[in-house]
Amino acid sequence: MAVSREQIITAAIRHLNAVPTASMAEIATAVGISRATLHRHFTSRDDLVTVLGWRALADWERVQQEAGIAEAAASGDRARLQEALHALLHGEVAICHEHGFLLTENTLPADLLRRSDEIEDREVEFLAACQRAGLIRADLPVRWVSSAVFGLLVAVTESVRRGDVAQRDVPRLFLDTFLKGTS
Amino acid sequence: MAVSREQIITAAIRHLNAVPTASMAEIATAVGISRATLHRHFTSRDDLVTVLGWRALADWERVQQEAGIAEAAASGDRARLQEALHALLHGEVAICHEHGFLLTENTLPADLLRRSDEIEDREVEFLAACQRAGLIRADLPVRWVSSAVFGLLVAVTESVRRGDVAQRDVPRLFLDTFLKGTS
DNA sequence: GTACTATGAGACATAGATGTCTCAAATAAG
DNA sequence: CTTATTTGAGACATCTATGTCTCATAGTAC
Repeated sequence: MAVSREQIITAAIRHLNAVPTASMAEIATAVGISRATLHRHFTSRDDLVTVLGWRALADWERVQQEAGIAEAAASGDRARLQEALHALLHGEVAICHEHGFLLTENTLPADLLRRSDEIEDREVEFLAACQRAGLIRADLPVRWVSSAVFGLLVAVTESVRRGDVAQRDVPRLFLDTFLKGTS
Repeated sequence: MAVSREQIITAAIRHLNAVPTASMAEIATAVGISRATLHRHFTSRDDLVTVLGWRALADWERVQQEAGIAEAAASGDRARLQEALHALLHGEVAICHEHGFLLTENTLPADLLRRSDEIEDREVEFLAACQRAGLIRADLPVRWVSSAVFGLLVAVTESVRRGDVAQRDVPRLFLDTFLKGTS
């Protein structure tokens, strides 16, 4: 009856997204293991949540790297920036449903929060490069643009959760709304 | 040393937005009263949160009414719809910082949730009328549009909390991004 | 088959939050 | 000033969640 650590993490993420305040007992039930076993994998609830937080950051960073945002920003090449922007936004849509519960966690360690800021700063730098290249309007504060991405990712997560939109339409709607608006 | 119920509500909202999981003891301290006094005003934490929830819905509904969205939708008049849309979005920006903590509450009563859906449906109907009038693109699912409003309001709340944007710029940025996008 | 490892169930102790209540002190009202 | 009301502090009981641990059972490896 061995459940791998990876399976535990996956099920925990799913459950915590549905019930961000879930107890270890509840998470264990959702995973299909006993609470004692869950505790054998993670020393505490804080430990579990921290592990999931680092997982989220790793995913986010991977999306940035696969999109090649640092290289595109360094190149300043418009076509390259456009390609990287699309890849970035598509990648973020693909992972955004996994990390919503972390927004309400009060106990994330300082080094994790620091790391999160660093990764976000990278994205902000990239968005600024997109502004310079004319891909994104330069009259919007770049950090507002970053927040708008985040907000629309929240909208994506919510819409999918409620079944308002089909999963396959999500990337298009997200990009379209972000880039062109609703009017 | 009398603190009014309204002052308690205001301070509780502020604190819960900063710390959604705050205990009654913590909220009482934030308000500047004893926990016993807080309990004299609200029979339980659930009672307090429910009262705040109904407050949020009342605010939301008031914004809708002051914007005249039902009348504008019934009229079908484009100019009227446009005016109501702007009033609605401005109104929602003005109140959005107050209600974020409710997103993570697991114990809201069914009738409150039902009421919330009704108020949201009203807004969705209005947005659909805006689509018919050509104010909002008809190629986007109307419920996605509603989610996008919500997501950008989350972005507003977050940007203001972090000091990324000036409070006075917020309505413009929000409307601009929602209507015209970022490119 | 045996030996080893992992697991679940349950017990235990602790901490924190909750709701209730009492009583002395503070405040408000007349 | 006196009287009435409100408040804060603290005690109490209860509950839930947490982390730790034991032991019998189940599962795995050889």
